[in-house]
Amino acid sequence: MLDTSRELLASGGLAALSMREVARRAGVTHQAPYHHFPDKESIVAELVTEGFEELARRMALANDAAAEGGKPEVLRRAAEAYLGFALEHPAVFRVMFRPELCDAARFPRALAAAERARAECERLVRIVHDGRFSQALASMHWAHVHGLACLVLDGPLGAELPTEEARRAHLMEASAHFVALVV
Amino acid sequence: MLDTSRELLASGGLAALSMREVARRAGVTHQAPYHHFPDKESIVAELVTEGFEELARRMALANDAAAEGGKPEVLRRAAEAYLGFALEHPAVFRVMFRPELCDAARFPRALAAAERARAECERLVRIVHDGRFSQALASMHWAHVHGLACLVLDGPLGAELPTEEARRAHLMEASAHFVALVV
DNA sequence: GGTCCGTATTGACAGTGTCAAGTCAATGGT
DNA sequence: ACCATTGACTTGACACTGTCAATACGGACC
Repeated sequence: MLDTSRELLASGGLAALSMREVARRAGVTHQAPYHHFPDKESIVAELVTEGFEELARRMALANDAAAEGGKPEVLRRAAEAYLGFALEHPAVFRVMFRPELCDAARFPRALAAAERARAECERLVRIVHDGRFSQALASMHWAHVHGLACLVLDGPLGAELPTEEARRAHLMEASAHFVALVV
Repeated sequence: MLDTSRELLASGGLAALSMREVARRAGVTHQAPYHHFPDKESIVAELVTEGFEELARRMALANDAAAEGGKPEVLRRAAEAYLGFALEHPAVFRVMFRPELCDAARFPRALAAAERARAECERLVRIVHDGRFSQALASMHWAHVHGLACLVLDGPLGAELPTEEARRAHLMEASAHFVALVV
């Protein structure tokens, strides 16, 4: 059922994800899904939660590269992790950053998962800036990758970079400029 | 009518912006708006167009400061322009970067306005990098401000910075870090 | 065997965007 | 002066959505 929801989300965005279509694809009546999820928001929240968990996992892996590769490698891998997730799961990524779709008070798991991703970002800041940390610094780093992801998914870059390969290459090139400035 | 739409958008997001509610507020029947806009998408497209025009205008003003203030001042003002717009018109800003809401082929004016904003970004790159230009460099700069705007509007930063004053301060601090790296 | 519970169904309601016709007043040409 | 046209509006319908309510079935447990 979550898989069906993910497919719908991926195919036609949030507009295409409807309780009734999920039921249709499962071959049951329009009310059946309500016995597994109390409402539509709960489905979205579950997808968001899993999305943040996967994102945090990838970011953690990138940070773990600090031991061997040093600061530039950590930055490169972190960008690759974030942008890779956004490019591979664009629909989920978009929904993850629309908080009105997933009330934090109702779905603490989603918030916790987002917090885990954020913690990885803070870990990166400490690694790259020799233990120094400030919220503004963390914002700068997060904004860099997040902005790139947004621009390529929904901004002007998306229209003129048709293949995923071209997108990935452009993003990594832009990110390399940033990395060169930081280290 | 566009004003009403903007109010609805600002109050409750896209979900609150409905043709029928616009009609209700205008004191007419639910079909009346269709004689001024062929469909809902057209209203959204108009708001998006005006949004990009205003954004481009602000960015142009920031770039014009090159003569007097020099590179750091241009970067500072550009960030202030972009983030200021996002903070003052959050609902419009969000809609501007959801291309599925406003088909570019149907609404060339919206696309042209977005292109104008982009041109200002490219102008900034040339100013700051001594005439050198690459798309990757432009993406890096745009991603910086855009990412900050997204994070404070819909990301983790938004929840813990309640007042607009606090948000603006935090964003300008994060941006200052970036500016220091660039120049 | 009877009871309960999880799953499914049918039927309804309000709200949405939108199509199709019809009303009505002002306008402009002959 | 008359008539046609046009533009703004209305009424009424349709399909679609999320969701509530009541009902039915089938297996698990006492």
